[in-house]
Amino acid sequence: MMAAKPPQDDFEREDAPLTPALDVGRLGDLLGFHLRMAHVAIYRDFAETMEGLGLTQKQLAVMELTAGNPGASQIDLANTLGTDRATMMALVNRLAARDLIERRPSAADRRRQELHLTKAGRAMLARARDLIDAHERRFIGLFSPDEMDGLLMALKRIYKGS
Amino acid sequence: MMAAKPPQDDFEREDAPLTPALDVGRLGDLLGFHLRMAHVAIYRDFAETMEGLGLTQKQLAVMELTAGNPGASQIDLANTLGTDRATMMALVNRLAARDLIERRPSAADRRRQELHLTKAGRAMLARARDLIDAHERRFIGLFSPDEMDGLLMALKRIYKGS
DNA sequence: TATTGTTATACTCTATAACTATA
DNA sequence: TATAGTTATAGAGTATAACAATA
Repeated sequence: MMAAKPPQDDFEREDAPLTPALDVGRLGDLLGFHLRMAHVAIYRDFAETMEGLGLTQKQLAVMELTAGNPGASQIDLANTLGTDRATMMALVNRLAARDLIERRPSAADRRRQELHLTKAGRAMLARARDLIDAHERRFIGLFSPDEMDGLLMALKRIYKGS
Repeated sequence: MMAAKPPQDDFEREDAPLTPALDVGRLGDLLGFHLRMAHVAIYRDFAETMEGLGLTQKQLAVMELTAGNPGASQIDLANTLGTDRATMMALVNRLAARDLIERRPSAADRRRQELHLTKAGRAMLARARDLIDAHERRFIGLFSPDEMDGLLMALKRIYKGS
């Protein structure tokens, strides 16, 4: 899917960047800059981890939420993940086209489509969870339990508002 | 440009979500999930803050790096921001089309194009910095100085690797 | 041979607007 | 009138592949 990884038979020189990093100047003072860089680092590792399955962070989030809340609507998912209807529509379309998720018309409210994982979706999720465990450990291992608690608390405060 | 903000003359009901948030289940255990949610929250606020100027986080980062490292090449910027040549090319093209940045052929190495802010670019950056100060304070205000130090340290550790 | 810039291509994500059908 | 889903559209970002000019 993406993979910034070099060919395995090529020379590795991760420790010898050809071009020195520039002075980040004022960027270094911005919380948003460091948050973005950290997010990109984890996003990349996630993408490499999921290369074989072809799942993005957001697609996995949709699958986990559907697994944990069967029958939820697209709007429920959109609200929980902080996106909008149209974006969620596109996301669900891609997963549905791969037969990982399915829409079932609601009997109670015929405007709604209830979302459920397919059998293939549940199998995919199980495989993804195994890969994610290793991915998470690569980052969790950087911190002590107390540091990790503090980090998670801080991140939640940022997106929950206080 | 995007603006999740409702019309100002409309009723506000931020405190009354129509649809309750779903159970995030296993997602709640993932560092990457909370990092993504926090990043999206700040990204949104940044986008609203910059609505008048029409600058994204990444575009601002390119402008700040160019301001602090005049004559840097596109590859220098790409390496520093963790992206690739083609992506940076597209980014610089957009800024150049708006006359905020300009390419000047290098005398020493004629393959290179040195990047410089234009006069309009420097003026834009000055305006952006003022807006960003207020944006940053909205989030910095959520933390004590010690908490903020810990958060920044943790984020750097994630993307610098150790 | 390797690097820089470049173009072409394609997919994901994000967001707005407008439409349909339901409530 | 409001909501859920949908479609169309558009721009930004991301990544790969290939090419020309230059080192």
